[in-house]
Amino acid sequence: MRSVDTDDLTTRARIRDAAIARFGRDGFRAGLRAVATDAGVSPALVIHHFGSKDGLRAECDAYVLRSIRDQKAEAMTRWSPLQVIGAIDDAEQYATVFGYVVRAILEGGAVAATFVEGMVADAESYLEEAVASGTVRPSVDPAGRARYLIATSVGMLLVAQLEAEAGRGVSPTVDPAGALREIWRTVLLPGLELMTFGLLTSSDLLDEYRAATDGHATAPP
Amino acid sequence: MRSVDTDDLTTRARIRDAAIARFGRDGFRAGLRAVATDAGVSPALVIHHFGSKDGLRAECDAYVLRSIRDQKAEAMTRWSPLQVIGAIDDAEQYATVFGYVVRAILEGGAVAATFVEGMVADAESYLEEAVASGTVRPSVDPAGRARYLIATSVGMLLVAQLEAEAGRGVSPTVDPAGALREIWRTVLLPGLELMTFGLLTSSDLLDEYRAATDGHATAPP
DNA sequence: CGCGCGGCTGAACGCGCGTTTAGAGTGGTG
DNA sequence: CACCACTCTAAACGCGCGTTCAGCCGCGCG
Repeated sequence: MRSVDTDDLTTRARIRDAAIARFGRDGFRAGLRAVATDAGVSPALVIHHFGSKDGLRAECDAYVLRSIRDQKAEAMTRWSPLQVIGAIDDAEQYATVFGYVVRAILEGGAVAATFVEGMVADAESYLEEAVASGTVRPSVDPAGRARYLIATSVGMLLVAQLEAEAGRGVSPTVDPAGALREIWRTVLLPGLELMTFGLLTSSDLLDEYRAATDGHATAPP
Repeated sequence: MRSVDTDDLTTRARIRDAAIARFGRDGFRAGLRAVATDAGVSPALVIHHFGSKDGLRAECDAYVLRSIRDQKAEAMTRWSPLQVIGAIDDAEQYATVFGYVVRAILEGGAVAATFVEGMVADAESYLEEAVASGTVRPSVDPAGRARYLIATSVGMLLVAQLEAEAGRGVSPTVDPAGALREIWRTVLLPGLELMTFGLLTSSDLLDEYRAATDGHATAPP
């Protein structure tokens, strides 16, 4: 995770880091020559080490996923909910990896699916704990709820990134961590409010829907 | 909105429709030659009519935005909330335009921002009405809540599209309406549940957060 | 020492892109 | 008829991409 100042690293690793940064910033449409220049090497050397551009991307994917896995393991054991809320301030630390993930999700691919699925699974187990401990309401469809929460959260992230890009020119060069913190700031309060009180004043809509789909009654809150 | 079977249309319009369909399916990386072939004309003619690929895209953007505006005006006056919930079944009808919008949001650009801002504005006024009529809880930050709801909804859509693509090969060719209906089906119940009851059992988190940011007290539900 | 081998480069190749150019076909107008 | 405006095409151009190729350096080993 430490994206050291390049000098003591293998050339291979330097190229990989440069690629992660460049791909995260400009997307995978970024040229091999740009990556090579960033890393201070010739385009041919990139191919020499990784076989092809796809090979390079695969290595970036793997590295990023590994970084995330390590980071997540630590976070899951160390943090409280409120710490998580505040943790976004540390986002700069993970800015390049974070940017890469956002881009990977935006442009589709292996990391995207793996990442999202991992998040869903984590959310599910975490919610289960929270329900058991009484801080979170039970659900008729815990798995669906976990997926819903993750899909909306990740999606909100994408929208934030896209709006930040739309504000600038055609070529993005948007700081992902900054965009994240920005959206977080504008959205945290409404989000918390919604999570606390819900949106609707009655369960009529829910009842109607459930009546229309099957015969169950709404569990009381 | 009627994407008629191509024959009685101006060649210009035929190219435009082909471009909307092709861009919606494959993204804007799709080649001019592909669009030309779809429309049954030569690549040069596309340039002749629209000046450049960007010109073509601009025309597509404008046309799609106009379609949406018309469609939305009608929907806003005609539909009830429950009808809106069920309206997704009609999605196939607007499949090409819908696909184009999803792609436009995914790849960033003018339509994306306009579309999302329009949705936010609509949501805000709609929520205001609903609050007045007592079906929706008031919020300390109505504008923020509207933005939150739209960002999460749109974002969920993007995630759905991306996951659908990840399931297929590299070249997507995913039916956007189908992907939408799929995600809708798996997500509607958890969503409604969340909107009705909220997620948390107490307002502690919200209180803590608000205490940490300013001095206001939490409004009782 | 000599020799090979891996890291590394500059130059080139082929390809597909958006775009340009020159001109053919066609229909309306003096 | 001659002329023109307009739609439309085939062919080519230039560019940037990913990739290949032939060869240069420097270090460790027999």
